Amino acid sequence: MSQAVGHIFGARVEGVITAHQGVSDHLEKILRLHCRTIKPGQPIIIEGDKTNTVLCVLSGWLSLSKSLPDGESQIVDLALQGEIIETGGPVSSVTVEAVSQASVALVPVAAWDAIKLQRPDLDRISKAIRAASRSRMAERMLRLGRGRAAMRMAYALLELNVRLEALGQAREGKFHIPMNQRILGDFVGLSSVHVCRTLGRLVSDGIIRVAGQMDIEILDFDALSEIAGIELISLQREIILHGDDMTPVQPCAAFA
Amino acid sequence: MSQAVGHIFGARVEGVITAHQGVSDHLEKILRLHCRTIKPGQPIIIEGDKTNTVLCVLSGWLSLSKSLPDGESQIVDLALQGEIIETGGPVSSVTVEAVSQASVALVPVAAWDAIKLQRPDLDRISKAIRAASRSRMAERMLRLGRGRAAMRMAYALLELNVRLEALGQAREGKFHIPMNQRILGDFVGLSSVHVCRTLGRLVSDGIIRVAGQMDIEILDFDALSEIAGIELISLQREIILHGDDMTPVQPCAAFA
DNA sequence: CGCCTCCTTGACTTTCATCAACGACTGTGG
DNA sequence: CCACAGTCGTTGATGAAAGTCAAGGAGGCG
Repeated sequence: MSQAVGHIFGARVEGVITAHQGVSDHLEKILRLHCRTIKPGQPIIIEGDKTNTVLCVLSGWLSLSKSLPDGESQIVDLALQGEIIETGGPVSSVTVEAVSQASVALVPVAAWDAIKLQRPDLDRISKAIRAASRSRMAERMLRLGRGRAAMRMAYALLELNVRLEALGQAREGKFHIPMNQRILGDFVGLSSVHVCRTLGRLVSDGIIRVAGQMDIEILDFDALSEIAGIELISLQREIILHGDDMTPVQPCAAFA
Repeated sequence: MSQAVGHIFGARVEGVITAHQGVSDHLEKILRLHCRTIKPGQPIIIEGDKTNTVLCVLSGWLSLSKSLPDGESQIVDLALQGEIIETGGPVSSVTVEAVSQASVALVPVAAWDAIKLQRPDLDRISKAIRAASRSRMAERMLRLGRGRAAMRMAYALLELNVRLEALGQAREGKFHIPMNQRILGDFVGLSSVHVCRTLGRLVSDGIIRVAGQMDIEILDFDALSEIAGIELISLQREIILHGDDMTPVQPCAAFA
């Protein structure tokens, strides 16, 4: 965290609002102040914890997950760079943990509210982030309830590609997933063995390419979209930040 | 809709805030003005529609669902009496339709914003409603991804019981579900045939009783909670309205 | 070198969807 | 009043999809 955090948070925040220099510095200062580096697999908030902090993901991936008594767990959403996690109530309903190496600002709600007074825009932004998250969750729920393994996997890959592209972390269908197959299974609702087979089939069908752990390349977007049961364009509209109250979306679109 | 709507909306809204008489009347007036009666199965918003209205459920059940190209659909959440549905962006990511006979206020966002100026409490309330909805979705996602049919069903029944109890529409584990088994299947992510079998097993194990279409009675809460993989108490805390910003929760608890 | 984690593959089992047939119930129109 | 169609729940038979178990191999690291 030696570099400025403003631009990291930027793709979301700076792009959307016209930042007053002084105010921006204040946000920057707060984020820096509460910034922590988290190692892969390290939990930040455990399901059921009392929480009074707001999380801002400055870099890396966080997972929001829930577990059953028998230990099986399901990732409910992934929070990428620039996202804000506000646990809705006094008690968190999910476990938040780092999927990759991540730097996260853990801002006490009091401080967060203070910033919001200076930048009412933050409210609109975090509202848009929540709406996008909700859309993604709905999309994934649909496929958990009604889709087969290939559909879940195809959707997950497309979702990640779209989101990472918006952050400049994917290009021409190539991106990196900092998860092993077991964790990816927790995301798509499959056993690690079946993740392996499902990916294998997509590879041997020439739809994607996979290297190491895990560099993905989408070779055939049309085929993958078809399997996922979604149109790429509508996915972008739905999953990337939007909101009726976020009129100047252009700066965001610049990343698409 | 001949009776006052204030008390209908009340379990949520009135209970939490101390209503100024005049202001309350204004909310009442707006809700009344935009109120519509919806027949079971009738859609209100279709996935992909442009929307600029806020929905307030005055009575009945609404479903928020999504569909795959092949026509299979999944109910992502149910909105009961007193809930507020704000589609996050300019385009709705879900289809909203009536599950039972329902009366719904379709309030244009402009009017809604106007009310909020008079009652800033509404923001906190709708925030709490969204948080509860998100918790429920996470809980259901976990079971869609990782649970077997019995677990999904058991959870659904417990969730509905808890929510309806808070509205005074369930008592001693007895409540009514205004859905047939196909629609219930869309909710829990099972085929209608398997809904039938799963319910049948719960009945023959003496855990629940089912009459007609569909009156439920939960006979053995412990067994059902065990199957659902959840503790009843934590479910109540999680699913019913809460929020750090909703300090005076007592009036809500009065319904529990 | 040896341990550890993770991917891969095969064999087997479980769960659930699907297909199909039947019966109960409801409402309709003759 | 009765035939009729339509919807819905129920049940059995069958098959496909995915989980589980197990073993082997590749790579990374102390």
